[in-house]
Amino acid sequence: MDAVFRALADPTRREILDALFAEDGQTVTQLAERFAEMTRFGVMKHLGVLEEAGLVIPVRQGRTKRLYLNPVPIEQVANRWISKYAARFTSALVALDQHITATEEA
Amino acid sequence: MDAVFRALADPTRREILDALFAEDGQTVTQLAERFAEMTRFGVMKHLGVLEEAGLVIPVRQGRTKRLYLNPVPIEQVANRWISKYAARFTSALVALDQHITATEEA
DNA sequence: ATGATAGGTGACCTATTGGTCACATATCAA
DNA sequence: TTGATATGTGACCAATAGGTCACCTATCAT
Repeated sequence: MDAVFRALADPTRREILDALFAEDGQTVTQLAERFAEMTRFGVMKHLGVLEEAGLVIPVRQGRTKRLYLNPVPIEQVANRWISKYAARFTSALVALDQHITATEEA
Repeated sequence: MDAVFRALADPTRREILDALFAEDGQTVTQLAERFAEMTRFGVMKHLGVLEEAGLVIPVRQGRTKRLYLNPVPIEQVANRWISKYAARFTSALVALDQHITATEEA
């Protein structure tokens, strides 16, 4: 799960995920073209990080490689880590609401 | 939101959040004692990153500083970013289920 | 006032990371 | 087979990040 957090830390990598979300199964070259501010090699390095985190699944097809988004690790992070804090968020909201209500009554 | 992702990328920082989750309002020294593998300065740098991301709220009290967990940015990341992929996860499960069902029927 | 305690700052070092490039490999089309 | 296309690798570089330390400031207790 550490790899997932680290992979998500970079804005370019999140953009890559977004691009795959919009159109799944793009090739490396297709993706690289979307990131004109960077060379193909930069994009490939980011893809390597994303693949290592299991967020992107590569499928070789002849001389091309299609990249597929895998949302499962994100879902796991959400369930095993984020949900814990989200619960606290909810209780914080409840506490705030109670505070406001109490203040209004006073 | 970029700051939040970057802050969450480091395992030590996630541990700090966990420590505050377990006991909110700890002081810098208290926290530093929990991370014996690191000096107080290392912990303070991490705290700086967490504060900048709004994940930790500092409250000065005399010569001590109490750190409070703020789950709101995490909740925002969950809602504005993760939920999008979680939805795809669900649809992927549905697709998988349909595939299995279809295979079983064949 | 004075010492002890809690925290802060800036310089500094090292390892990692983001990024590029030259070059190599594999596949396809003619 | 030969040239073009798609991707891969390793060296390399600059910037950033994690971490430590010497030193400083502010507050508290006596």
